[in-house]
Amino acid sequence: MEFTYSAPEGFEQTADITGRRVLVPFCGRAVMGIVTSETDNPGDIKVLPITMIPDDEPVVSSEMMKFCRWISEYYICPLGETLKLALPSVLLSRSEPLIRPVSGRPDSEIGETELRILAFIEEFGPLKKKDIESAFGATGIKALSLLKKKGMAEEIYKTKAPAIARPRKSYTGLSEGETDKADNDQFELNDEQKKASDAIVGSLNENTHKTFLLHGVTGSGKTMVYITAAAAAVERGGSAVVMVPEISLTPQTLRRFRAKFGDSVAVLHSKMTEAEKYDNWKKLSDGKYTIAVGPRSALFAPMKNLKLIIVDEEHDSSYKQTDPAPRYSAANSAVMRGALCGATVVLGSATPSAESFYNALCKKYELLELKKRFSDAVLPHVRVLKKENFGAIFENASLSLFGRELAAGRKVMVLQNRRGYSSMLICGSCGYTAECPSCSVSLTYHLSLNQLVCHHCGYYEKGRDVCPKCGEDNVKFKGIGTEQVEEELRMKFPGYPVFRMDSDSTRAKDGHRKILDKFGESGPAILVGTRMISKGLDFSDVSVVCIVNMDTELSYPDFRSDERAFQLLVQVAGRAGRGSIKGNVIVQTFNDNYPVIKMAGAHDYNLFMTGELQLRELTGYPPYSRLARITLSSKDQQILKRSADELYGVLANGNKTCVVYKPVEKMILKVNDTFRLYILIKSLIIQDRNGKRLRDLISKALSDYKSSSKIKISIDVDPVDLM
DNA sequence: AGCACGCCGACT
DNA sequence: GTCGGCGTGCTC
Repeated sequence: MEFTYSAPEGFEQTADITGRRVLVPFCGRAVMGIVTSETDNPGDIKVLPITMIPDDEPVVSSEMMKFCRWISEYYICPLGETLKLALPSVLLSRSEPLIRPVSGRPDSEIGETELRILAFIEEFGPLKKKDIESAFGATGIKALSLLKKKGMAEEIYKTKAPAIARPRKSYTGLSEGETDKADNDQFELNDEQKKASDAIVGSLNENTHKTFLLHGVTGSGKTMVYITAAAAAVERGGSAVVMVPEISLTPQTLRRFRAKFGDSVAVLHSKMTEAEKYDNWKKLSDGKYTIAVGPRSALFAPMKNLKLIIVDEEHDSSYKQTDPAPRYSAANSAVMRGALCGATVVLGSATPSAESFYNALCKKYELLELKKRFSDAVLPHVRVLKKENFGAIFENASLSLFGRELAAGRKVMVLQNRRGYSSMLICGSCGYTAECPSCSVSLTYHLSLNQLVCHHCGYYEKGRDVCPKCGEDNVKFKGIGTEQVEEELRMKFPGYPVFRMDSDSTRAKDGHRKILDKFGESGPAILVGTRMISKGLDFSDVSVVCIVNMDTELSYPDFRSDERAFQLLVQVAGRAGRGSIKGNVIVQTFNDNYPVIKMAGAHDYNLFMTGELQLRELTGYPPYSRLARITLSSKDQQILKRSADELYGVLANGNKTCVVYKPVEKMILKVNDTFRLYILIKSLIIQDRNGKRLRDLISKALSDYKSSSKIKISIDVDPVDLM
């Protein structure tokens, strides 16, 4: 929220008060805020003066402020929530206030306890509140607030001195400055790569904003183009932001940036401590780092003279923040940050999103293509296997291929996009299945824990051998998870190490790195995992990739389901045959005629996406329309339904351009004892090019409509799924 | 952080 | 029907 305060006494107006930190009185306490704008006309409100301005310069540059404002307006969220992304949290906290007696205080009538407290802080002060509490207990606190009310004691504030981070071995397995010698031998770009990087460098020379879509098949060497472009930006006195979907899954990419740029690379990731975050922020602000590599939050890195933003794997849905607000897409927003500071933006992917491909067709982005794999590697051969052996996890043809390749000293990767052992336990006698008491989902059985676990709220109970309803000893497993695939592979291939990578096995510190290092060092081995194994991994001796069940990827009730399935198949297939050996991909499915599988198997992105866009145009889905979703949630299902209907009425009456859909239940209606409904709003791109009508409708409806306090409302502009 | 407000359960 | 606890919203 934005509130208005007056300048502190004796403050001399300078040009750069906007973006500076200020300590202000707020509801009887001191709160740290950021100046968002200046005004001569505060309106009809009581304006208090700012208590203190701790710094000499802004912590948010005017460029960053503009960018944050854009995010807040576009994604309909308070500016403060967005500014939090741009600053390390220590800058928004203040140290605990110290209490001291007011000099020249009025001589009011006070009780005995108050007198004793006053004498205590006179002698030992200034003191923290908890010092008084430990000496006098709760009565001391009561007496203290009376003293404050009477103007006899006051609080003084100092800003928190941010801790300086100690250097430590980093999460990504590289210490500060450590580089990978093997990647340090200077690569040479092939013709396609050279053409692409020349175009990007050309734009850097122009010094104006431009966006490129770098469409390069898996293993085509996009990272080399990124590095060449980043080097050019740095040579021209600028800096670069390199965004990756998930830092722990791109150790190889990171190593290559470190090899090239050494100590000038700041690596940002979510497991950093607050002190490390501050350290990075400070060094970036001071221009001590010229390259920032990180996930979506890296988009808010306070770069000096930002010239280049790279978004690797731009199609990846983890660029979209789903909770909390702002529910922004870092990939789309990167283009806006680039536009606001005149930087070149490169969106790279083997499987660009429909939106980006459309923007390239419309010439909003310039398309650059890498059609060949680097150093003559060929794209893997994809074989679609119709499932015939219903009782088994793997078809015989899959198993014999694994066996052959392992014997030849190669590695195998197996994708099963569900964790746990079995997604459901069913009693074979009475049909009972265990459901989560707080969510409308069945519990997943985890063998390693012998627990039934809810993947939505974290509820768990002990696994049972007998049915709790009928008492029969006849429990059946339905739905295969990674643990079961792991067990099956251990049984079928004794003597070869089998590793499992999913959010359970990687939860421990450095979990990803440990598993990937072991798999990399192991010679012939098998890695089974959820979709996290499809991202970025680069092992030259993986010759087989197998998707256990492609049908689960195609069954989502969402307009992007085919796009997602295509991306997943191509990305995971891309892990095979990256070196000198030929890669093989096996896709197990019940429906081997499904067009998406065929097109992905043929590596024919253009054919798939051209058809997909025609379908989207016909059905009026993005990129031919804009979508926003308003989600209402409540523990009270009746009030929820009523509120959603009322809000629907306000939205439907308030407009002519947009299509407002009636409230529907989320696919999982109840999570954590909270029911969820959503209202989808759509406007066609030809009527609402920049989405302003859509956002205006929502903003107006939400300010007109006052919901019950039992209802939570959240807004998602450009939602990634409709489930 | 601390107070106002409204909803819901308990009790006369 | 009224009292009061508690959860939630609001504060410049």
